[in-house]
Amino acid sequence: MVTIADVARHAGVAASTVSYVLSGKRSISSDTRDRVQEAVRVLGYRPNASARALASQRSNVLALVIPLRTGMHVPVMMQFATAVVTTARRFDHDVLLLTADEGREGLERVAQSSLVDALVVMDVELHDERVPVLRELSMPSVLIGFPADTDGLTCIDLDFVAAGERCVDHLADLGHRTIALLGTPSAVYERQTGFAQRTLAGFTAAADRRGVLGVETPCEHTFDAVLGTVEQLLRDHPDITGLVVQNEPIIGPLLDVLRRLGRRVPEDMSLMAICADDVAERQVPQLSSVAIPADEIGLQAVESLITKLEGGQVPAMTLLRPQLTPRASTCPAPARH
Amino acid sequence: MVTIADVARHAGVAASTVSYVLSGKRSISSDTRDRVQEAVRVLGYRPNASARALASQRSNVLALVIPLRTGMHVPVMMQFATAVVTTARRFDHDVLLLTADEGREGLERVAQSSLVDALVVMDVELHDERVPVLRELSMPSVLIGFPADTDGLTCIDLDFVAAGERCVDHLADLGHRTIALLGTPSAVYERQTGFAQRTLAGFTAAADRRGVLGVETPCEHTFDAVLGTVEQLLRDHPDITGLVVQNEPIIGPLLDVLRRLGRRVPEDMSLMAICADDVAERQVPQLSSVAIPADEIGLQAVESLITKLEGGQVPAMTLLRPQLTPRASTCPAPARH
DNA sequence: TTGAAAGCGCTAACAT
DNA sequence: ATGTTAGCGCTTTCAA
Repeated sequence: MVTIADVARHAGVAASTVSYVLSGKRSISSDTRDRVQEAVRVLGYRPNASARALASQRSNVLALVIPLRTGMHVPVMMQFATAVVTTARRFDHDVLLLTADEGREGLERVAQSSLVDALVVMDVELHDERVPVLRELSMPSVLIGFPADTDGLTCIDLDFVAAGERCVDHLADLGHRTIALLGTPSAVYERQTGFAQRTLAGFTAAADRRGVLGVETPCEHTFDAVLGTVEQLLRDHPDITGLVVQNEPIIGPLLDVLRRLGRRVPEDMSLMAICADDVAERQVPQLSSVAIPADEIGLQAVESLITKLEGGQVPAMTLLRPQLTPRASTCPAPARH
Repeated sequence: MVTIADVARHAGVAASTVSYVLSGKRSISSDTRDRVQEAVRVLGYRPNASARALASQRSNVLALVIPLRTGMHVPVMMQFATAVVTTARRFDHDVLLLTADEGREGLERVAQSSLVDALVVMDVELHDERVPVLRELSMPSVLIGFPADTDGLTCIDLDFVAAGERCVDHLADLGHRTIALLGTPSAVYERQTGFAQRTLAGFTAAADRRGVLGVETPCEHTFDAVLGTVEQLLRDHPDITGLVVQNEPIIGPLLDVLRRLGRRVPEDMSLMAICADDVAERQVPQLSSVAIPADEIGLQAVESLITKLEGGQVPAMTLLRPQLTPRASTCPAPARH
């Protein structure tokens, strides 16, 4: 193994000088810098991460806590994770992967052992057992999602209330008077995961405000569940002409079910999705949608964390404005009988 | 921060004794052990990961390199990742997440800086630029997938050749004489990712052996691509009564397309999938399938790595036997006209 | 069965 | 502008 002492010897300088050349934390004559950099190159020197972390009290590693639970949509999570890793690397940090089932103990372990410098926690529930741990940890963290009590936390997420509202407004603008929200599996609501509830709140509020009838129902991921749920919905509310779906994996089956039931999209039934843009664009017809900007959220989460690590201030709450893209799946409501 | 010295003082022993109690590397009187453990508990001591890594030359961290490329099926990757993290934790290791686009340099960085002790590399291509790096690294690694030259490597994967064969055998046993393989997007073949080619090899070999006509085609992920591909296939080979699909995201659209084209599954068209069991079971009808045992592969990969780290021997090549489960989507071939 | 002490490779205060 | 040196917190040899 090549150490900093080897480099120092090769360049004819002190080890500290090598360190300073590498960190740029003090000015170095260009002659010295060149010799050191040449030595680094020739010897193939890489600073030892543990030694550096021990001496500097910084591991340059962020923890990413990802959920592995029922009802979560995997591709969106991967998009988050990718954005987090990519952004972390831009700031010369690495990412340690924790699964949510490590729970409180997992957070305490990586934080208290100084394995990581900061934490990104995904899929936060309204009453999340990990939130008190994060408060006590005295280590920077960013939550993706909002718990009930956000005191002392930094949270970032799509503004799902606004997302729900915008879907309703879009459909109401098109003249739809009865619309339904086809939501996540009931387990997600029961877990009190904020995003599902917040979308529902926005949906309901906007329906009230616009004077349209808004009904909502959870929906499981199987084809039969989709079929049963939609049939039930149309039986209870035959006037439904607009559907909002916040449940990525059922989008395909849902289109299929509507076809089977003889409802053309969009002529008989306008359909909006809250999902990643590429998913919306891949469907036939392409779906009008509110995008889930996983890349942007992951990026902002890491940027906030880095700012905090450098002693800077970041907004406690960041709600990203939803972006609605009308596509082929929504059109003016059919004339009423 | 609580250090080992604090614990030693509290317990009235030397720091080294605390270390030995924690590691179990030498025998300790039960009296001493109790006092130390009590002190650890009372003070809430956690060993500092960097200090431990620096002194012991072991970070207890594994790198997991995941692909982020076109044509990869995300849920399967997440299943791998989850299995790797879960298994790593069982052996008291953590997992650092690297994206494949860090390439050679990324591997060298984490290995040469001693950030990690070993590497799990997913989605290996036949001629992968990272393979020579792994050979030179003198750090244990396990590849998930097989490159062309496996010399000096440890590789593990599903036996996709056998998977392709088993699908053909199952359909041939049912009397099908013309069958098609609906494969991954062409980008995956062009990248020479082993698994797609190996399935194809098994498919072709078994078709020859069984004297059935086996045709194959790649297929992109959009609905239109599926429709176009299947239409073309049926135009070129009207006698096809059996379909094998190795392309998880198109399974839903494919069922839909077959329905549109008036081909009932399984009465007119038997359908087999190479995919995770839960995906096969979620379809209507449930699909006969060869499972991709991501959990098992991830688990074995980590177990091999741990064995290597402890100086043990592991098999260079591990091919997991495919498991075929007949379900509702395959039945005897219709009588020929 | 336990303790003392020498590092592990680096950073950063303190000197010059 | 650069060098000297004292740690960072732990593991492990060497001694007893």
